[in-house]
Amino acid sequence: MNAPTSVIGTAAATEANAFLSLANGDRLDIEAIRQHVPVRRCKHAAGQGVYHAGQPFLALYLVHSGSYKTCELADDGREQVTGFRMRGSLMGTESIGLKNYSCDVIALEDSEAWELPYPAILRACLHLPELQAYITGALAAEVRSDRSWMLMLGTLAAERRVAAFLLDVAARYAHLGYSAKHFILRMSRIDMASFLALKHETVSRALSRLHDLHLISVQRREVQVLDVDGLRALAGSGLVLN
Amino acid sequence: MNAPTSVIGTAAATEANAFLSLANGDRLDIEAIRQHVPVRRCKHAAGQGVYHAGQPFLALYLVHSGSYKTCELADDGREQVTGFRMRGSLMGTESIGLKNYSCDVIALEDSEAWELPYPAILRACLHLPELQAYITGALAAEVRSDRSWMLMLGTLAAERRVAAFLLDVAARYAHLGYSAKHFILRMSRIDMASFLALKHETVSRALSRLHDLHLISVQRREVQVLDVDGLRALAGSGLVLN
DNA sequence: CGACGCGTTGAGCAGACTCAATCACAGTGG
DNA sequence: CCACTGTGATTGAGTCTGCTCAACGCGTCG
Repeated sequence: MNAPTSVIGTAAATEANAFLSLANGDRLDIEAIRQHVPVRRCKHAAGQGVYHAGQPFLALYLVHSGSYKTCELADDGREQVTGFRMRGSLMGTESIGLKNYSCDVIALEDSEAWELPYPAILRACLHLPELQAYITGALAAEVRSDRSWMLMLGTLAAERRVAAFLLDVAARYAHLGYSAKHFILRMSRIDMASFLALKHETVSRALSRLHDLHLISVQRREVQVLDVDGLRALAGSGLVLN
Repeated sequence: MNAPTSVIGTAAATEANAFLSLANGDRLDIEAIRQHVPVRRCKHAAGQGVYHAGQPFLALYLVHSGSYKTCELADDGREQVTGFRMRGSLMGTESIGLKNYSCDVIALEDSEAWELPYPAILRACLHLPELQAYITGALAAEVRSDRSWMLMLGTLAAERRVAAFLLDVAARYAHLGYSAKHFILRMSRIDMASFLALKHETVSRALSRLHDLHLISVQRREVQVLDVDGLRALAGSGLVLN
């Protein structure tokens, strides 16, 4: 009924069922879970928070459409974007075992996430052993992904970091069935810079440089990948997906 | 019979039972697990590997004594220390859901880890629901810890990173019952530098600087914390423990 | 004892940051 | 409809932190 499929990575198979996508490519259909867990669909406007650090931990959230960022923040006001989430990603798992959420999640655009109350999930795990395995696996994959970004941040110069980031975004779009060669970045330069541990001016310059090298074409948030191999050579290939 | 308790943080309550220490301070006694899981005690010489990326994922390892580092490595040879493990830490969880381990674990000194075969753990989870919860909680805590280091790496200058690192080490020693004011760093400057995304010369200079500021006293690997509050002020306080 | 690994320190350099100006675009209101 | 405004992105100039290269000291182990 809505969203005529636009050229480049917009709203996503909007009315298809959501799924839980695992690192190894497995997808756990949410319908099985829905039998045990009451799901509430939550819409978020761009900039709106899903949950904030300190709020009581009550539910996990499955991204259905749009995109989100997760932010870590320190007492003294320092702030860091630690990840970007797209359709199929389960948010809130990092707070399992705590009374309160440990980080912030904010919508980058108008988005929708499905709220899965945690107590109900725990009960459902008793009936659905694969759900328990799924959550454990998702957490492990998150650790691996974070560590592979730590490797990237610790070993690559600014320009290479940006290249690696673009390849990651491209791979994620491809995984969702969108073009890996032509897409719109959903986050601001500031968010990108924070995630990459750089300043936004540096990210901007790096993108311009990659453009000048004919590896990509970039205009504001629209990116076209012109030379994947060139990008890979810069980024040092390997990167674990979410 | 062995290890006369030395001045500063050596071998640890060597013959006491191991335990699984959780983020919230909970400790799960390993005796309960031992009834279901065959435990093999593995000694590792300094520099020896526990497991390597690519090897089949067969077991988790619980640090009993000594210390280990976890290393992420890229195809092109880039390498990054992603964490240091001490008594009570469960290693290998990041590889859950994979056929092969995703990273390397290497002993920093002569150490011992207890091998817990993963299939047996999975079976034990059916009898011990708190074990399942424990593993999930440990994974979530790992994610939070990694993210809090990402925050640190993304927002603090070299000297502040080193201060934050020392405070973390101190807190971990304190948590194990050792002195938080006087301890021996078990890792080389190179490993510290890799973890902190710096060069070893920079770490060395930072330590010397903290020494000159009378915040610490340092001679090679021996560290005394002289001014905790001063260090905290530099590091910006907050840091999530493992 | 000599060799090697590890740690410290110095000098010079460069990549990323800071500060600042300009441009592009979306949204608002006259 | 278009001027006005605010946010986000780009680009430039100059600075500084952390890196590179190199020398040297200390301690350990063969």
